Amino acid sequence: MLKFKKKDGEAMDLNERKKRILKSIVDTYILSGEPVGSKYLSGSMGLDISSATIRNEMSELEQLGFLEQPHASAGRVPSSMGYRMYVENLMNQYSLSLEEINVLNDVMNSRIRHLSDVVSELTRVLSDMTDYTAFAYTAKPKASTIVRFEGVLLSPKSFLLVMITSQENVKTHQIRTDITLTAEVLSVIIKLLNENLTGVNIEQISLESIYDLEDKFGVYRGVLSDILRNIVDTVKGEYDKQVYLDGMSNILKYPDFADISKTQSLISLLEDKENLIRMITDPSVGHDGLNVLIGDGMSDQGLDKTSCIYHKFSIGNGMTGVLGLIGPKRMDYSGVIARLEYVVNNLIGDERN
Amino acid sequence: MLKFKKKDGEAMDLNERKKRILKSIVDTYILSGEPVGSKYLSGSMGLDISSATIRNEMSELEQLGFLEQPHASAGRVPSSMGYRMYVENLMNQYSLSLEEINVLNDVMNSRIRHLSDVVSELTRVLSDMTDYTAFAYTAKPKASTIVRFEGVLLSPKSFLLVMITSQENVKTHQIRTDITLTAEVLSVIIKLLNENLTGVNIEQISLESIYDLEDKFGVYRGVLSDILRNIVDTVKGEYDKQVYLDGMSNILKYPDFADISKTQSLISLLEDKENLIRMITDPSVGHDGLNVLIGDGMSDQGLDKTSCIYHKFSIGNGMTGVLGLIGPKRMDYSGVIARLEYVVNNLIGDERN
DNA sequence: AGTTAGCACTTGAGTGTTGAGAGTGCTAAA
DNA sequence: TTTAGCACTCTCAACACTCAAGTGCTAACT
Repeated sequence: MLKFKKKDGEAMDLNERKKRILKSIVDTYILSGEPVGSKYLSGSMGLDISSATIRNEMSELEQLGFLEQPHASAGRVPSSMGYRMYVENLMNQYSLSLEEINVLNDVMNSRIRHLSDVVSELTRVLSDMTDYTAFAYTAKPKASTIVRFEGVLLSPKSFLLVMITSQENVKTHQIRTDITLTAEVLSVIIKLLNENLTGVNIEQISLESIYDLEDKFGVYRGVLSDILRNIVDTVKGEYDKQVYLDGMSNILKYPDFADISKTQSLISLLEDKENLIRMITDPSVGHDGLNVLIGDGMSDQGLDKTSCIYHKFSIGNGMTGVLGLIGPKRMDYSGVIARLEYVVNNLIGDERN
Repeated sequence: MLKFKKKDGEAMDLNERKKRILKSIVDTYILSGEPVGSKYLSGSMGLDISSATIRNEMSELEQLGFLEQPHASAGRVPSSMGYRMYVENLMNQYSLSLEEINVLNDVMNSRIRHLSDVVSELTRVLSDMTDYTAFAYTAKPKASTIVRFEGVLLSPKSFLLVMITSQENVKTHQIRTDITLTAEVLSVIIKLLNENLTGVNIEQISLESIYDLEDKFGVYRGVLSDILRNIVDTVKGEYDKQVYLDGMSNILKYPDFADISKTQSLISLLEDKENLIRMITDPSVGHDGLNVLIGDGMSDQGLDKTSCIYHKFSIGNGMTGVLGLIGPKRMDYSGVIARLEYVVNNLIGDERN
């Protein structure tokens, strides 16, 4: 079901007991945030093994790279590799509660016009539900050309420019004019637009062709610059991009982020939308579908204490996106993954714009 | 120039020296964040008075309520009242640098279509420029009725509904239909809309009148519910509200907010947009124009360590709004006020939507 | 061979204690 | 009215000390 890089081939041959111990350690550490000791484990696990045996096993698990010791007299803490093993092979699958399903369905089925609003609301709800910071990114391919122009007369000095794009999309904009408009004048302008500017790629519009256009428009040339600017806005760039971020304050809830200066740089990193887009869309990180980054891959900045679980998706109407959560390394992987998968699976069929 | 509640009538008769001392204390405390001692003052102030004299003056200033002592052997810190006195009467006026003016002008004069985008960009720039958290709120009166409907045929199964509202605004929406559309069919539908739904107040639409409408629409009744929903969206509610928030991570830069749990609740308070709107639009707090809240008025929540400087504005086209900054009580009042006033004064003439 | 009890060892966290430093208030002299 | 001087208060950093938690290792047990 989940795919991860299997760079720990030899790790798979952990015996049953080691697995159980590792799972217990990660489970309790996720809950408590404090290093887990052998004594506690021998008491809490269903299995009755003495603390001494557990110590031996733990020491081996540490040598294998699954555990770390903050300092000599502390308990053990999972390493990134330990978390990875846990996520891949050990953790229980979380089942969403009925209430959670209802909340998520409510958002996804709500009669909201735009899909991007649904995504925005989902980041809010997910961050709320998980107590982590949620982010989302959507990219909708822009039209490359305009297929047809229409105009609606609004007043003698303004009309609504309607641009029907190659993506079956419609963009409109109010245009004010210096000349006095009548239905006839407007239809001439629209006709001129349709004759000269449909199907044109933005790169094809040269200074020369603009002069040419101005000639053709004659007395109506006054509206041309405004219209051209709107065409460029509609057609320029490959994607309409959007970033959503919610629940930043959640990060501060975890003692893992008690170091305020590091946390400050983490938050300012997230807050910078340009930068967030760059990080999310970095092609060298992650593949389609569900990704789990555990501390790694982002160690250069303040992100080495964080994990990031995100799900790339693409929807019928051409929109692609990412929905994810950021939290401490000891985050509730199981719960987050279950909720993310539920949401994305139910989002894929969506036909909204 | 600035107006404040003058509940400190007697405070005005501070002698020149006391004023100078108070000003120096606030100035240095804003810079350093550490309690200011008499010795430092006697050395740093242009005036040469002995530390003992300053001590006497400080002790009186404390009795008058302008200063506070964190503990017996620490220096003095301005009280809220001290800050207020400082803002009202003592501080130097900050002049914006040419560079700052350029940056702000760039944003305000940029060829951005919507005014709300300008406001959004301004919060980003202001938080960046001041290193505090910036917020903004805009409210644009919605149309109360629709004056005219128009339609543009997009495909045999869809058309663009154009609604021209009582506010000289235009809203459009793509409507998909079950029936096959022709230019004639569409014009019939639009005609029906114009005959029955222009000028109607939303409250006037009863279940009964909807039945009536369905009768009138006959075979075209299928599109009616979708259209009605769009009308309601366009006309419902008094305002289109928007909240902007930027530079939250800046808060963490100040040692004043080292207490992570209090800061957490502060940030989550700001992050909750509903709540932020409520706070900003609370009619019992603040008046038109520039407001300076110093710790007070928001003591119930984690806001007692913060100050908030904001400027209400209303623009020619009916939009009203608020632009403000939140920071520690020892914030750079002079700089923030100067920048806010500059921005708002230049925004008022704006005619964009 | 694997497991476990026991014990020595390590370490961090918490607690007093102490001294230095900063700042004050007060007093007496200028 | 101002100021120098001094006693006093309080915080903070450093240090020593104890305590508890947890480990690793060894020897005995099954």
